[in-house]
Amino acid sequence: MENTEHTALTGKAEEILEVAERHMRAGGFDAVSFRDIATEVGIKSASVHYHFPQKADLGAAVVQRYTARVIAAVGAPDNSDDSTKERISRLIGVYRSAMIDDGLICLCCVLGAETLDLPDPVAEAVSSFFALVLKWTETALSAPPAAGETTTAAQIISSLQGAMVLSLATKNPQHFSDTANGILKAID
Amino acid sequence: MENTEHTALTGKAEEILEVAERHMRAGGFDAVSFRDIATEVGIKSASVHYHFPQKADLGAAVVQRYTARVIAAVGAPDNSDDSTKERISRLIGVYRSAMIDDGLICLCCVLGAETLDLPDPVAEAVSSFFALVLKWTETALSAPPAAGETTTAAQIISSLQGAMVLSLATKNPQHFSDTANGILKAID
DNA sequence: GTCTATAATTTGATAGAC
DNA sequence: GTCTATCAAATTATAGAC
Repeated sequence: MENTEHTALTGKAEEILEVAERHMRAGGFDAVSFRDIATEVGIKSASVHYHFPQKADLGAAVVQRYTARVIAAVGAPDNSDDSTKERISRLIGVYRSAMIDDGLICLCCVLGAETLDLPDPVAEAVSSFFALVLKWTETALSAPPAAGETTTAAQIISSLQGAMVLSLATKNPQHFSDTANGILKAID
Repeated sequence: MENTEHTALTGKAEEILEVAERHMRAGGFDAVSFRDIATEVGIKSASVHYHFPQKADLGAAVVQRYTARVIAAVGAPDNSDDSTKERISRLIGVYRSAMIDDGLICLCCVLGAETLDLPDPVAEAVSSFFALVLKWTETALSAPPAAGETTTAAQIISSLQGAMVLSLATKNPQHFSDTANGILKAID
């Protein structure tokens, strides 16, 4: 059986998606080119087109792969073994380690900010990502429901996404920590 | 005296900046081209280069102009005539009307998300924007200081920036309203 | 300030051989 | 599945006339 870690590269298609994601998270959809990807992967740009005919296909695949990885990383939102606070801490941890380990912010934050210029299939994939993450967070907040819970899923996701942008742009990770602490403080 | 409204266009340079900002807010730094701007303004691309030799010059100028306009729009953060809540409401209102009127999110949110791929002068201008807005918000929160105030400037700015991305990507402005309400609820 | 003209490079994409 | 070869279009940028 192959390595099932998220760093596993079982084929060229997977390598392409990994390289494309890194560039998209750094500079947006237009920051990736077929030639750059091909060079990094060690093939030619025509071969990248074989796996993903149009750039929109590549973009949508990158987002879908990213979505599955994030959802897997945050785990079950309704496991009664952990408290609401533990679940939200896990969500925060996923984003924190992404920033620290890769030095990159959320893919769908970068792409979501340029939604108006995205090919439809990519914009739809980004929208689906947020719908899933919002649903996860709603469930995490409500099972079991905390006593005087007033924080909403939208508030938590908004805070985390914005905090990544703020920390990246000002080169100050403290803003992320500060925001994360505020989220946890408001729970329970 | 010329019209001093933010819609005033006193010269070609100003027109160029206005068109460039609109495109950058929709799709990021790479979404603007000298040719597209020139066509919209009614001149040729070489003439755009006369006003802004390099694309980095254009980008930095767009961000600086945007920064000045936002700071002017939110007004004084330390006017004792209004409460902390009124000042933060004004900040929220600036972003809300930008989304509703123009259908665009904050320029520095879009550019901040792609900081790693931005020319240095542009990245620095974006960083300065956030530094100024954070300072404004800190002042707005502390003069006069509310009794049990625990919300920080970073939390407020993060929430607002992220809420715009979330609302845009999901086409659901309710997420912005929800987040804005949460911010105001946490004050005083 | 704006133009014409053009250079140099990069881009997404395709056809067809192997 | 990858390659060579190629294309048409778009990009930033400059030189020099008006």
